Amino acid sequence: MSKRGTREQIVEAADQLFYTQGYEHTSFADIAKVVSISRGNFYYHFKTKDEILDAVINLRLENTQLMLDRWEVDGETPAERIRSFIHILIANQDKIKRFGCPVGTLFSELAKLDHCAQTESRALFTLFRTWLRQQFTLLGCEADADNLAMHLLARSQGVATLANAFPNEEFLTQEVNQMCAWLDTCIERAQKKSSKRSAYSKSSV
Amino acid sequence: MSKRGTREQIVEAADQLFYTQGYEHTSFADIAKVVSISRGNFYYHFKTKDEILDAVINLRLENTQLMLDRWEVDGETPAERIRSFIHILIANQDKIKRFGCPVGTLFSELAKLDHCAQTESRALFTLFRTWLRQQFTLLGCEADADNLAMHLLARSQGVATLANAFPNEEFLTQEVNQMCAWLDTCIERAQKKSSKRSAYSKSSV
DNA sequence: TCAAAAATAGGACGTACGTCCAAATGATAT
DNA sequence: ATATCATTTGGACGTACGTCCTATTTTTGA
Repeated sequence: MSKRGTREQIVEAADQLFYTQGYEHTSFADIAKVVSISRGNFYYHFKTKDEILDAVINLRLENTQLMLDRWEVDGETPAERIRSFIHILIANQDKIKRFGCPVGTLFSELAKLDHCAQTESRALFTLFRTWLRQQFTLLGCEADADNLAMHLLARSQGVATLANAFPNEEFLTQEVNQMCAWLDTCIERAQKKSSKRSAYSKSSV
Repeated sequence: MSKRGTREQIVEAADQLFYTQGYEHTSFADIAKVVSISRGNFYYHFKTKDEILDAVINLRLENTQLMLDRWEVDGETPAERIRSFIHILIANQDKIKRFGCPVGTLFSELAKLDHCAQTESRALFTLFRTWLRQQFTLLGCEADADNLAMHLLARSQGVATLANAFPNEEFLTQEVNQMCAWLDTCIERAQKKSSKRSAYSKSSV
């Protein structure tokens, strides 16, 4: 192992390049240049380009899971955790305005290439979806937790796409605020429902 | 001119292939095969691949404008016209589930390629945006017509992206219904405001 | 210290692509 | 009928890419 592992460096460089340039448009030479290794060395670590893509997707899955776990620890309430999700748009807005959402744009590209890694790429969406669904369930929206999760995912995707198309506007911030406001209405609805339920069983706190 | 013009056939074939396979992943040979012409003939009509992309974007701009004009004629109220926009998601759902939104995915790809035609590709978004803004203005939402237009555009984009990722679900239909419901609240708000205004000036009808 | 294994370098090979061209064919007008 | 122009053909050219191989260097372990 050299400095931090050549393989890791390759995957991380590929991760960035796939995001900023697209999968197909990124060549072995591009990645090799970033990592400062020969093109041949590449073949020692990865037999095909598809293998790199697999590794990149797995890296993203791991990192995403870590991020979700962190939110789980840091956020005291499910609402706060969902807000963490919404605020990635703010935190990553510079990159999003330049390259869109890494999850959505990768999936779109693979869908057009009819690439076999589509399934794994979709898993990135599913990771967020499942996590959000759980948060909405904890919030008291069991009934349509999955719908709410998909709705929020879709909103984020749309905002990322349009922020990419119109980067020089305050659109992104406005939409984030609207999503937070929407979340608040979800919370209210859930609280009403739960207080109604508890009125039938026990007295509320 | 042969049957319907070779040039037109090329542009239409390229239009479809750019949508279903992506711009970069579509080769001259792919297009030539569809139109049944030699690869050389290509060069007679278009010097470079970029020229074809330009022609394709212009074709899409024309067709989009035609569609908007048709909605303008067919829809009696601005609300009805905006609903026409929302319902493209239903009308084109098969293709959207397989290839995403043609506007959004093309722009995403060109953004990653850092392609000079980004600007023209963005014009497709702008066409919808301006038209929607006008409809919201007619609806009585002058103040934030542009924000509402962008919001609806973003929602559509997000729905298209997620419908592409999860095609085997009734998600798309549900979201379309929600968008229509959201539109209804916009209408209500506009009517309240206008009735309040008319109370100050004249008696209402 | 030295043999075995891991890692790296650099280049070869075939293919596909965008580009370009010269020749052939088809259409048009006098 | 023939000269002129538009259209089409098939292939050449250079480049870039993914893939693959062998030789060399570096690391490892007994």
